[in-house]
Amino acid sequence: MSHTLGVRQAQKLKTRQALLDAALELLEGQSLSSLGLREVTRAAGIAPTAFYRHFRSVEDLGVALVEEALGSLHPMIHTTVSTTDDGEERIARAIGLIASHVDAHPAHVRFVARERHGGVRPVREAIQDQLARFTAEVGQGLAEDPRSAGWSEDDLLMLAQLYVDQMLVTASLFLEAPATAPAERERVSRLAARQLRLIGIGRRHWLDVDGPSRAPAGDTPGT
Amino acid sequence: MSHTLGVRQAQKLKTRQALLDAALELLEGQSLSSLGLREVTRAAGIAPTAFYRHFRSVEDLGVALVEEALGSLHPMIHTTVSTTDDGEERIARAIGLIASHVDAHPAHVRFVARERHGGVRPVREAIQDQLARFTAEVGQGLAEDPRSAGWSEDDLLMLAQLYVDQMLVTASLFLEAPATAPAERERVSRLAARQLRLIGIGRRHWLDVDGPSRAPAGDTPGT
DNA sequence: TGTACATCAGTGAACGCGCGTTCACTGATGTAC
DNA sequence: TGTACATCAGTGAACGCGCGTTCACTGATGTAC
Repeated sequence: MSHTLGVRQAQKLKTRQALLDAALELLEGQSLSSLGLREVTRAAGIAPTAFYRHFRSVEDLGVALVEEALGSLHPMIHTTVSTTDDGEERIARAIGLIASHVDAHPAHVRFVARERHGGVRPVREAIQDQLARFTAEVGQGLAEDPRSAGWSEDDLLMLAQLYVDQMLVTASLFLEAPATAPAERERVSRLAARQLRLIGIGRRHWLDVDGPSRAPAGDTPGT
Repeated sequence: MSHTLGVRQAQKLKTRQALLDAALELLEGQSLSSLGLREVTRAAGIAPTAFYRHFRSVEDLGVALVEEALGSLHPMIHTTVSTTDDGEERIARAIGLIASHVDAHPAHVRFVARERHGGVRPVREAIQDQLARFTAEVGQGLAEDPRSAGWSEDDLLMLAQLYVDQMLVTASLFLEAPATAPAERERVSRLAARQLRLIGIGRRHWLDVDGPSRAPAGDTPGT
């Protein structure tokens, strides 16, 4: 009566996780569309047929991996965007967060980068969905920033998308700079910082020049 | 004596091109690592074994595709960057060029986007090589621009990389907006234009704030 | 608490299939004289 | 120009192999009484 999960169900979850972990590790060196079902079960230490107790196909497992890789990132996004730091501090913090996330979950990051434009449609779409959510969340965070006064919603989303894409580019660069090469890491950090700085400058002066010709926010009834 | 290519060699090139074309078409819906040799030869209308007369492996064919997709783009890069247009005109022209390139060679663009982080190391590296060359070329173009006076070489390359990444993001967006959806295309164009505009503003004001704290260009002996 | 039955995660044999690669070959193209 | 030989792009049979999927099964866990 004190347990929340039966032994059987707990074991099933454990096996499922073993499949996800095995797949993720195999995916460091190949893409999902060439990953075999037997390959995964072999690495997970179970019989090929048991795979079907957990996923309908490798594609299906891939979609689950997307959730695992990106689902837990939403809180982090909001915290980072809505921090009250000044520009330079915020930049340093954001880049530090990206670097430590890549260090903590390199395989997940690589998986997302690889499958974002990969050959498996449902997985690609699951990633695009998550990234669109990120963009919306960053846009919302930007909207709460007093520096965004006078910005149209469209322009905020434009900037949000720039930030999200920039985040992915930076994560990819960290991925290619192994933890064994701190000098290279530092180079990537400084590059990313300057890019964020330049975008930030563009942001600060956006209304200076663009004021009169901006698209009207218009009427957006209902939220 | 008036021919430049023997009949035999011409036919061989034709077959090779048929293999490249067939592969590229098959790659619209899958990634290179899951593309089979027999699949390609079947689509090209030749016997599987003839494949080896042209490529050592599908990987090898992939590397050839990278050259085909990106090799011819270098002249276009230089022309675009070194145009003497004013800011808005230059932005419109660049976006128009990207859009029409995506329209003219959608499969090539998709291939590059997909394999840039894909599961086939040699292909990935060939793409990174070409992109690094693009970045260097854009950087060189920027250096020739009078507006770059006072910029360190490092900062120019930082900006160049921002532009190259932005170009790829925009190309990807056009790829997802089919030619049958002109409204969506227009949305992408306007989004990309505003992002380039914001980067351009950041560029114009870069030295305003960053002047005193820039990294010294230092001594770069040789070249 | 004990017993009898139901559930179901994981097994292992078996299947048909398409794969990459080898090999000896064919016959048109190229070359030497 | 004609002939004899060399080259080599493309063929087709054959191979061993690992794949995804099916099926009837086992035995531990869960449930009803």
